[in-house]
Amino acid sequence: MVIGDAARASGVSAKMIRYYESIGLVPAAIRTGSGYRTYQPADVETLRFIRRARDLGLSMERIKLLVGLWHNRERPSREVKRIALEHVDELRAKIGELTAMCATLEQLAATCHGDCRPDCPILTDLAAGGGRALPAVTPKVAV
Amino acid sequence: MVIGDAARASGVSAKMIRYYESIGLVPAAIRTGSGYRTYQPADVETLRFIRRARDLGLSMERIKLLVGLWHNRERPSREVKRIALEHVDELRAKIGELTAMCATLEQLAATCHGDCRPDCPILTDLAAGGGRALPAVTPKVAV
DNA sequence: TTTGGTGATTGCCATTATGGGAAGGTCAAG
DNA sequence: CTTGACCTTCCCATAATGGCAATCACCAAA
Repeated sequence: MVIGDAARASGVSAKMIRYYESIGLVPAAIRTGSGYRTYQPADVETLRFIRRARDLGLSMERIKLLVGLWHNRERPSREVKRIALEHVDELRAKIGELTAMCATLEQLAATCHGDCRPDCPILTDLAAGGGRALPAVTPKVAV
Repeated sequence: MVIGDAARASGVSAKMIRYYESIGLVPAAIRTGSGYRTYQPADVETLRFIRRARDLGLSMERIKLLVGLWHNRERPSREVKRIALEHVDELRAKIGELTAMCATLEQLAATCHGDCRPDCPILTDLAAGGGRALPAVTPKVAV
């Protein structure tokens, strides 16, 4: 199989397969005499694994660890579980942040007439700080 | 005020203030003879507005629109509300995605022993596709 | 007045994971 | 042999932010 076949079979784009190779997430594919990458069914399995892990929102770094554990028969499942739960923690934190943002915006929007007049509690809140004083130190929360 | 003062007063880093200027989110600051940017209290107000909007997760693009509406006395509050609700929709969609990921991972992790043995339902699921089959034949139609 | 320290300026690089596109080589079918 | 589909590498772009480096500006103390 060449890269396009592997892409179709795995659900990972050819572009991404090359990228995963470049960052060492998958081993360098064997090349034909003319330089084409070739893939075996086992490689496609790995790519599918990666794709499913991505679908669960795992970072490349964690996926790299998981692929390593997957290929290691001596693995302690403890390690796998730890990685999964770390990710769960991050997901929960993120969900909490987004939920708070959402609640604030919903509340503000609910009190906005939404007509042709300029008065708008949303803008008023953004301009005034909505009661919550500006923290002296900026909380850096990546979204 | 020079940029550092504006940064401290607004909670937006100097770096970001320059960035916002470069993308046209705030007008180019007036410079001193030696090239230092100078800021008035009104500029700091705008920066605070932007920072609060960022805290609510709004994109630069939407913030640009909101700042424009904020400075426009003829604005229809309908526009402001629409922008806010669009963002709410996106937040909800994102929260839904993350929640689904989180639920799946929690469920898998719950059934993993997490000991020194290699058996792990998390890996098994990632390897097998966890019930949800990957479309057997990848549609060649671009999305 | 010279020196030191703090801060401003620009510019480049890195992040995450992914897509787009160009320029050129390969291959199989017609 | 041509054509079209596909592969290769390399560069660029994303969103928003941080970091670093070289250079310059300013203020105050010695």
